[in-house]
Amino acid sequence: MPQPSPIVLEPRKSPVQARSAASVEAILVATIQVLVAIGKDRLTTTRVAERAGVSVGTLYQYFPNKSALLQAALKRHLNAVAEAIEQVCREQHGSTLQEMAAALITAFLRAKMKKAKISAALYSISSDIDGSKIVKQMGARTNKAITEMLSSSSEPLSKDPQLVASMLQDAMVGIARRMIESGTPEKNLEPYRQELIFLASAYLEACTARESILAHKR
Amino acid sequence: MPQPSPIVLEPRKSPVQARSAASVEAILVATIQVLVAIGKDRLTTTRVAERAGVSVGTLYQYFPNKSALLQAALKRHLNAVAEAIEQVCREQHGSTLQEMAAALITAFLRAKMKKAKISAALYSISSDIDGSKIVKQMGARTNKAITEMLSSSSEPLSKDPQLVASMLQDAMVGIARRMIESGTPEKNLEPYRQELIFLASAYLEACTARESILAHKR
DNA sequence: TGTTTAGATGAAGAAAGCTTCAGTTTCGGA
DNA sequence: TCCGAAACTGAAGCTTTCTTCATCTAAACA
Repeated sequence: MPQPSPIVLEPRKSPVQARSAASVEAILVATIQVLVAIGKDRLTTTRVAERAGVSVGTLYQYFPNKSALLQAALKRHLNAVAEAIEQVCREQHGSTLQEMAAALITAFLRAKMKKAKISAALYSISSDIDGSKIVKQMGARTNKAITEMLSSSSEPLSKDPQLVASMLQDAMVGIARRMIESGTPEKNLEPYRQELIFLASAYLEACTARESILAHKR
Repeated sequence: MPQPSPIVLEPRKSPVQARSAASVEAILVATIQVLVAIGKDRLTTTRVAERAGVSVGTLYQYFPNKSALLQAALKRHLNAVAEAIEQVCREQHGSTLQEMAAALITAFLRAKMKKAKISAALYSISSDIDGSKIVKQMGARTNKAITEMLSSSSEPLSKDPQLVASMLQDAMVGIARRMIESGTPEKNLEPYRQELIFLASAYLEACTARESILAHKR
């Protein structure tokens, strides 16, 4: 009597021949397509297999269950976003804080909003699978990259860079999420992007002030 | 052949006698309890009814389907948070921007984090029901309150108050959500609360500057 | 060319939970 | 006290989708 299906993540079988690798790829792509097209409630493993041009049996040869399939799809997407972030963070090594903020925010929003539909669809499944774990991991990765970037600036921060990185990250994510979930049209992005940069700039600016309390103005 | 269950929200029957009102209340409370206790995957209408001390039939007398039940529970919770926000916003009418930021953030985090478990549980279902619609509504309500508060300050903002309110709100929500989903323990909240206030203060400060570009420092 | 292994297939078993409804109990007014 | 309406009950029907596995096909290899 095999246990129901606790938290099995690993692929069942590793592709050896070329065609099987193609199957896995097709299945993963199809998963996203089906998700975006008809939503998570009507996504079935059979439908995904159909769309991928394989049979359900084949799907189950590489993914132990539906959950693992969705997890894999989520990982794939978040990985792409994380890599985009890591890249800008590398590129902006040694820049001014202002430049960093602008570059980071622009890259993040671009990566997220370019695939807004996919992001929205993936948000919707992340609570069905153990999504928060995956999201958390990626968040940590991104946080590290941002922290390192911030630390490389010639302008010294008067605060723990990791805390600062978290704030920026959370604010970015919060805004992006709201826009994605409320279906903000692409043409309306620009004001928010600029304002987010403005906010980040003001914050980072304040973080370089000798007095970290920012009590009085002018 | 009745359609599956499109988007029925309204209660089936309005309580007339006292006992039925009590049932509705008990069911709603039980829904949250079950949700927090065993998670959304194992929440069944039967279990909720059991916990509420009524039969499933009774549950279905007031909620047309499971989705409506969960929606009602979500609404209830968000409503409480929105009211907390609206109250501070009223209280801070005419205050300085700094005071507003501190009061708003403190109230918001308190309302959210006091019931962190419930919030987390509700996040997990909001994608199953049409949660984003409800969240959006409450967001709009809160946005209005914050906008009005900001507008009442003697310090004039050099920007659209509603945009500023959105940014603050999104940043707050983003940070709170990350903390809730990552299970940040209560004792670690304080640094984030303070830093969020710091961020908001810096941002609002910058928004009062005549030049809204904030190009050079010191 | 014959054999072995990897890969693919898809009908059907099995589980699970939502929702109904015919029948019973309680309430409140006449 | 009696009666109609409001509430309540919970067993069972119904639907849906996941997952398996016996069988078949294609590829690699000798």
